[in-house]
Amino acid sequence: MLQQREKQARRTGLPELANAEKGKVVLRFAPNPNGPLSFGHARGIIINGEYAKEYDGELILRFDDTDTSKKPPLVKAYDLIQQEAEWLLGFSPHRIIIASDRIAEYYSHVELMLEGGFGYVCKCSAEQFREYRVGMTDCPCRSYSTVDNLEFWQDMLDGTYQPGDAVVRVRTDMTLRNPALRDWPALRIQDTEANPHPRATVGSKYRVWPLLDFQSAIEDHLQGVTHIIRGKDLMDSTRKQKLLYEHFGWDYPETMYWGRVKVHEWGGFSTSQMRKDIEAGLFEGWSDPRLPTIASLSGSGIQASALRNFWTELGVTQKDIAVPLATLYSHNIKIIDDDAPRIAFIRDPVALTLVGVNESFVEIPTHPNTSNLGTRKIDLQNSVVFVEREDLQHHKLRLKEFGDFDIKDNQAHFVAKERTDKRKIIHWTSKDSSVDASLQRVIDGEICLLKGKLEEHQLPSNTPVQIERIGYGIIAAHDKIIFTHD
RNA sequence: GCUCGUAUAGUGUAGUGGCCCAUCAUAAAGGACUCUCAUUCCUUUGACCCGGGUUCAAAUCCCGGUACGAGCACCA
Repeated sequence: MLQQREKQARRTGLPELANAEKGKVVLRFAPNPNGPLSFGHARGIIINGEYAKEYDGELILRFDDTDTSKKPPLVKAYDLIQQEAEWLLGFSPHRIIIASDRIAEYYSHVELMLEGGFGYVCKCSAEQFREYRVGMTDCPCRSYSTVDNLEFWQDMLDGTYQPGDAVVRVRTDMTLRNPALRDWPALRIQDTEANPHPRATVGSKYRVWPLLDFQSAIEDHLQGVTHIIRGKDLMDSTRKQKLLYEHFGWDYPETMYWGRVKVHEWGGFSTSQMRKDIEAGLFEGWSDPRLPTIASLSGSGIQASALRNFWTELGVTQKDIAVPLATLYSHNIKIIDDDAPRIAFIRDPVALTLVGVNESFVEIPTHPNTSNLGTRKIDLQNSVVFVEREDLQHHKLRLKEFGDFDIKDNQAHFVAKERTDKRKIIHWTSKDSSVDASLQRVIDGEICLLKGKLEEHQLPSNTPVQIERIGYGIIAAHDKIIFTHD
């Protein structure tokens, strides 16, 4: 007992998984493909993915596309989500599951449940059942025989019942303290004639569809999921599913939860709402830079690894949090700055004629801290340079990496190559080495295109750059830069 | 209403009874470096929700408040 404990090092990265054996961990991320991935989804993908990586386990990407009317899937979202998941993770999910391809499996488990007597077909209305639930009294349908239940089940399948007429419930206990757990619904009927499933191979093939708690529970078991990490809004879902697992005699996976996340700058983010707004023409599409989607983030220069660092740093606490985007930006800068070429963009450009300059060009470093990126050559054949109008408040200026100049009547009179005083250092470019270009930036909820002169470059699209004295951005085209952040 | 959960600096986060007058990051302020209002580096400011209890010892355990959030959907 005299031994002194070493000062415990600060834990970094994600906390350990309970009961996890390296190589035998199976995790999953299960979005509804009613739109591409949002910033919030990234947490699910990244946390589960990082654990899969850390434990040499597997990550399943599962499409929970079982609602055809309230949150109908978007056909193109299946592919988009796969691409976005791969981009975020840096690897492809090990398995892809689509719930709507698995209906037969779910049906066979319904039959097991009905035969085992731990499920029943309930023909009460939702309102009626709510009264039973609140009153902690058994619903009359609870006492049907197995034979009856199997017959009613067939009636659900063959169209005898309409949506709302019958559901399959898991028999738990109507006196459970937690009302959410009392004989919870497992499957319901949807009118897939009026609202066919958007996937052509599914369409109107099924009328009876599982609800999340049932579908997810069965699928997790079939896939051998060992750990479920999800939002704490699904805590009661876990409790419901555990009751079902007990009926089947299965072991429930280990679970972890995270709390609600808000971003100061965005507020909440609902895929359904975004979809409405896009369809209403409020936004240009899922990659609109004002939207909190993965498409928007990646399109405006946020790196996947920045998102990974961001979410793993937040970890898996159950606290509801509000985070500023500054934290994400700081991660992004750490990733891109060392390799980001410097480039000049002159807003509100004013042309100045050089006086007293003999050189036909100047060569300046592409990155101030490393020579690996080489130099850029600025042509001066025409002796005309561009500077920002705002900088002309001063009449003694230093053109960065070029020389000191005195400004008079739109002429820049050469003073010296070396610094002669403390005059302001500004970025600039030349007429010969620049093009008319624009800088796309979101300002007060508007997408703005700032016109200006962009230094000539041969950088491919999507290259992260540092726009001198302005901030960071990515190359969108030869004559366009998309602003990322300060 | 019933049920469940969470509460550490401005914002996040570490901490599972003595290493803690509490970690790290970010933000803010100041400074160094720098031919960018960038990067890097240094310094400073700043927190255990409240009240009881257990204990030699509590951010850590217990009880009670309070605040916030979630579930009680034939959504996911």
